[in-house]
Amino acid sequence: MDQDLDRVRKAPLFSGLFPEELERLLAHARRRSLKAYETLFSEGDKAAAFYFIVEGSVRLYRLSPQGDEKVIEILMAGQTFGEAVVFLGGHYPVYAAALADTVLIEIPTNDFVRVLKENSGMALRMLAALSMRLHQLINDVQALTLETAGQRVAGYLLAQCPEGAAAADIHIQVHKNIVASRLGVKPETFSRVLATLREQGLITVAGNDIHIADRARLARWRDEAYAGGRS
Amino acid sequence: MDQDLDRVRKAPLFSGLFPEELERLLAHARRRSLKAYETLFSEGDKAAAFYFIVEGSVRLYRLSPQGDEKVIEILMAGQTFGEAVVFLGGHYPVYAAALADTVLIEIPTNDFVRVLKENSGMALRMLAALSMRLHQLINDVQALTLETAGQRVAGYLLAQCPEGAAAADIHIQVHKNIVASRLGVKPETFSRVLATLREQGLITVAGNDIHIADRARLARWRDEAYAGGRS
DNA sequence: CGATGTGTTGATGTGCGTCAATAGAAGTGG
DNA sequence: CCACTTCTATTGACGCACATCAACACATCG
Repeated sequence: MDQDLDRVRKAPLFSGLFPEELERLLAHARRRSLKAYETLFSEGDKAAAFYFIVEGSVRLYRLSPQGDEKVIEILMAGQTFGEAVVFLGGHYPVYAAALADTVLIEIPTNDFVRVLKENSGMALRMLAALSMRLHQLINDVQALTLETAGQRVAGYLLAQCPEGAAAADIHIQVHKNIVASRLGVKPETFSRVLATLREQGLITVAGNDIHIADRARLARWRDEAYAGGRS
Repeated sequence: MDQDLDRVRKAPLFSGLFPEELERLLAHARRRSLKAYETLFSEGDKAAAFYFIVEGSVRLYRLSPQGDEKVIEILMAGQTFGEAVVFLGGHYPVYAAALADTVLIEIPTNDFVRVLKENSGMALRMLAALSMRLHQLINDVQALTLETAGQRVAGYLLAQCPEGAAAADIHIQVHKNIVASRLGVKPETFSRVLATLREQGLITVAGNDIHIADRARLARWRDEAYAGGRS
């Protein structure tokens, strides 16, 4: 538990807190374990806490009335989620479920708000964090309306590999159908796009390990509004 | 100018500020006028200010490399925009342009941040405002991936009319192609959906004035995942 | 080693975008 | 105030990107 809390302290959102503030923030924090696929909360649930991922991964998603699912975000160890809702009348706007066996730190919103009120630096960092999510969602909206399925998949691959290198190996840490949903594509289409990229020599695929031969070429392919049908 | 500033004071975001804080916030505020279609800022521009709309309306949008446009948000008098960017390294993530002749109050981010640092209530209200935008964007993402064009248009109409009444008259205050882009649909499709709704007796259309006969029936129509092709 | 679930690939369907023609509204200038 | 231009909106014909439906390969696990 103590070493878990140490990880919380290292989260960017909480850096810059005085020790006594951190103390108060984590005073009533609880450690929680989830088995793979276990649901943490549902859309509409009363939100009394937000979460820090110690290990494992979580997906946030929405459901249509027909039961179709859209993954809004995939979160990995070290990230926080649910903070935004603190300020929204206290109801989660999404579902949250573990993608693998997962360990979380659950932090009550009360303590969080109390710290925010007295530490304006923390509030500003929080605003910055929310702004980044906002920006990310704007990117998603643009991608969903202005880009083809192929472009979104290519963009995802490019986003996964580090900036500098010309080539890169990336490893998809969750099931492909989760990634597909995140990108707003059906699993079949996701698979087909990868096949096309493979045929064109842009990537090689071995299970969840994907090797990108040439980032620049892949980026060029994406920018050509190429659809994804082979021919 | 003074009566313009009075309107700023009444914005929900700024209510609850002490007079001297408001004073500081608006110390270097400028009044700006835009002609219809004039661009206020572009994506990537350095952001040194955010805006309050005194009168008129503004659209925030993105452009694809091919020049296709997606309207992210339509803003009317009384609303603010560009606040989020203050915390994002200072570059606007969208374009902003006037939809009609428009009057704005331009508030430097410096003054804003200074007030935020010293008024935690203000910071919390700001967090709440950002959270609402976040929530709205999540709704947009869900709608774009899980709903048909017809459902999005119907949802838009339903969102435009007041809660209580069974019937309602709404007036589209901007060009229909702007609304269409906001909804992630082509103008032709938007027009066709309205035509279908008209044929089914759900609405009557006269230019930009739309009468909704029965909100409940329209909501039912939307929930039936009906596509929009007349059969 | 059968059972269950994920991923791939093929055949087919369709929602909506594209292209095009026309009607109507709005703005411009003499 | 009326011709003329320009732009938005509507409607039709057509095409395509992607979803859907279906069969199969493959991995994981009890």
